[in-house]
Amino acid sequence: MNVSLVWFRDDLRVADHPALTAAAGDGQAVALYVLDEVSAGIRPLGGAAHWWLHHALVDLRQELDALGIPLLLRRGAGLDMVTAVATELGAGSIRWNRRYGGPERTVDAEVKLWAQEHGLHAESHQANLLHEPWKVTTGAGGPYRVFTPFWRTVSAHDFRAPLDAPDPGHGFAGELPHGDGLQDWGLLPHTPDWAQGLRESWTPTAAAGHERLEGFLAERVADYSEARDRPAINGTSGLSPYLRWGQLSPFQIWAALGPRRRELAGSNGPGVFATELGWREFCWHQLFHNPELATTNLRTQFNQFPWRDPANDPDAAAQLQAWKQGRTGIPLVDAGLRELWHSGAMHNRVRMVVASFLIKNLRLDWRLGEAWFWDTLVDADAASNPANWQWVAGSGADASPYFRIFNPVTQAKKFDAEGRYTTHWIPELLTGAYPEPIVDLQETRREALDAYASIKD
DNA sequence: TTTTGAGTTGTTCGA
DNA sequence: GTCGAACAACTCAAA
Repeated sequence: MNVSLVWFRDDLRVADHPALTAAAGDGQAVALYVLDEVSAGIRPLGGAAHWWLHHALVDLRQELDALGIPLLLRRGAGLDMVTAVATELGAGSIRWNRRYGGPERTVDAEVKLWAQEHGLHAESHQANLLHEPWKVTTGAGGPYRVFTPFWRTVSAHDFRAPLDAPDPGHGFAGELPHGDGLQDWGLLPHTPDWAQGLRESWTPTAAAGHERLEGFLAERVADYSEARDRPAINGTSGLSPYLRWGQLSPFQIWAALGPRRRELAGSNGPGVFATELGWREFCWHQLFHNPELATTNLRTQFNQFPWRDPANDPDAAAQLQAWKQGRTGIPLVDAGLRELWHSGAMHNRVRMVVASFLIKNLRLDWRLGEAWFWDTLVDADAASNPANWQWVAGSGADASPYFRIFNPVTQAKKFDAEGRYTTHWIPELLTGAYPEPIVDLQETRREALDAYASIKD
């Protein structure tokens, strides 16, 4: 009887999991999750991500238990852990769903090489992107750099139907190698326990993700194209963390969206929402072709941009701190950053506003904001987070023109006219104890335009 | 090879 | 209050 080791990564689900389905077909399956924050180039997870991961693993273990498949946990370098467990288990094959970051692909290639050298079958499967990044090129043969033609090409394809979870009865019943205890990983915060807001805001299980998807499709997707811009109402899908951790797959969402998912006419809700899946694909496309996306400007003229430096400029350092803590004196900006700190998420439109404020009004490097989001968001992934920060900065693919500078006061008037969102997160707006703005919006806007003009050519 | 049309999410100013 | 133009050219994708 062949025993297959299924290496789980950012795909913490049992349905539409091609590696798990194939392993069940092989004979007997054992699941392994490796918390790898030490392999070369791998980015350690942020605090909010650790919180979500802990609960997602508890949930995954329950779902696998129902199939009779054991889940082992190991912490360390992916190559060392996977090869050790495969050896101890006497596995005949190792299977996983593909990932697309540079350091991660290096690790996976090393595991595949080790398997070949040791006579094991090793196979990767497509699960987390609708379309493999290397399979789509422009007419000239290169990667797309503009979203619209990218999505026009990709979305014209037919994507496979999502898979059901495998039938029970394919779990490995022999003696298992040892695994770590999840509690011993210390992923949950204590002293202080800052996760109260996360617990109030999220149920980090696959079942909750499916419920959220069903509720969104039944009640809200029709109004999505308008409602998603208003932060005080429940107009967005709220599915991003479930996609981030793979508790939902893009194939499941694509299938559930139904036949109008390719239509954009008349601000069709399913079509507009499908383009958000398209942006996720486009971000991973960018990361695949630019592994340094989180650290390097895609447009190299931005290497000369005159950022203010918190390390040498006390005013800049204080303003960065005020931004993180939601005390800039700009209500929409502060509301967004307080929402982030409380809930581990931020409304999509407000993300653009706070990013524009950091980059353009405070003239602080987009990488500083990207790092804060990486640490505090439950949905930050290695592609979408840096790609979107570069988009706001103007340094990235399909970047917004440099003169497009959000005015957070104007944005609040347009999208939160009654101030419901801002007063929810900033109650002192009503008592008058709220601080003055830390910068003048008009003056810093002009300075940003000058700074952008200075790097032309 | 050259040409052409287009490019997520904005703001301000002046008529 | 409302509307259109200016903002600045450049890069990209495809014909």
